[in-house]
Amino acid sequence: MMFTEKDQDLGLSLSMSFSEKKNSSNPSSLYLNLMPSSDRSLGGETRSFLKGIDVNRLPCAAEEEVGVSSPNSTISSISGKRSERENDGGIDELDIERACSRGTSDEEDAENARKKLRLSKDQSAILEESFKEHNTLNPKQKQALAKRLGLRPRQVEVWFQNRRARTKLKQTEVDCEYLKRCYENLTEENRRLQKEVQELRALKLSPQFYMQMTPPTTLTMCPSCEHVAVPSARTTTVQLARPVEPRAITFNPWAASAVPHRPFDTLHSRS
DNA sequence: CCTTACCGGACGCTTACCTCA
DNA sequence: GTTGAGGTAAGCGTCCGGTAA
Repeated sequence: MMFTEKDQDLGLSLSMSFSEKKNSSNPSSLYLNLMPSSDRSLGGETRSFLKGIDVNRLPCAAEEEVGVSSPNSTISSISGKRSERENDGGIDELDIERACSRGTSDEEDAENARKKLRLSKDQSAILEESFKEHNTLNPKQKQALAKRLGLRPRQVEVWFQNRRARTKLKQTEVDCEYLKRCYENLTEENRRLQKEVQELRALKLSPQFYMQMTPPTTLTMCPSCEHVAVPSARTTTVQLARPVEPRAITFNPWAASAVPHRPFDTLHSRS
């Protein structure tokens, strides 16, 4: 949905709801929880003194048209209690005044109402500095910072929100890179081990290998299947409930790591 | 004590604007 | 001068915790 600057100047754009807007509540399946836990225990002593004021418009104008905010604006659900709170919180008239006359004339502001604000280097530096100290702001800090920077508290708030998002994005990228390296290392390790297994298997098949081994003196070959029989007491796998005759097993020193143990019964049942 | 409604803050997603190559 | 990509301020919807009735 597009609006011309004229439409926006008339204050129409922000009272429209975008029905085609996707539901953004779907949590990311790859959420890594990389951000410090947000401080939700902040007190509400100076709760949103600009509540209901459309920050994309001049605060002065917003004061005048306090009932015509966007559907999402909480001013639409204002209650008596709420009004009290706003009074208690004390809307800083001076701040609003400052915001109204910040650097430009009213006419210029009206023209640039929808122009995108570009923060100055100094402002950015101060915000960065502040972000390093706390990546979230309580209302008092927000207020103070806004005052210091000559911005509206909402702008400070938005900057912090976007800054947190950037941090998270960056951190996610770093973590992705790390996981990628881990994956590559593990793949390489796996390749190496597979190769080693192959070499050991090849070695096992060579006659010299058996020459070096002590002969299994207690083993007997099963005549039917050519498997080597061992006394049941010497094996770990023959823990059957009923006593069994010595059965034939495949004597494979590597079998333990290559294939799971099977009861002798199953081994012999194929004959 | 429990429930409910309301509010504010935070976040994710998105848009719109600006800058620069 | 035009254009596309990237950066970023800001809007909107939603969730969640705190609080008062």
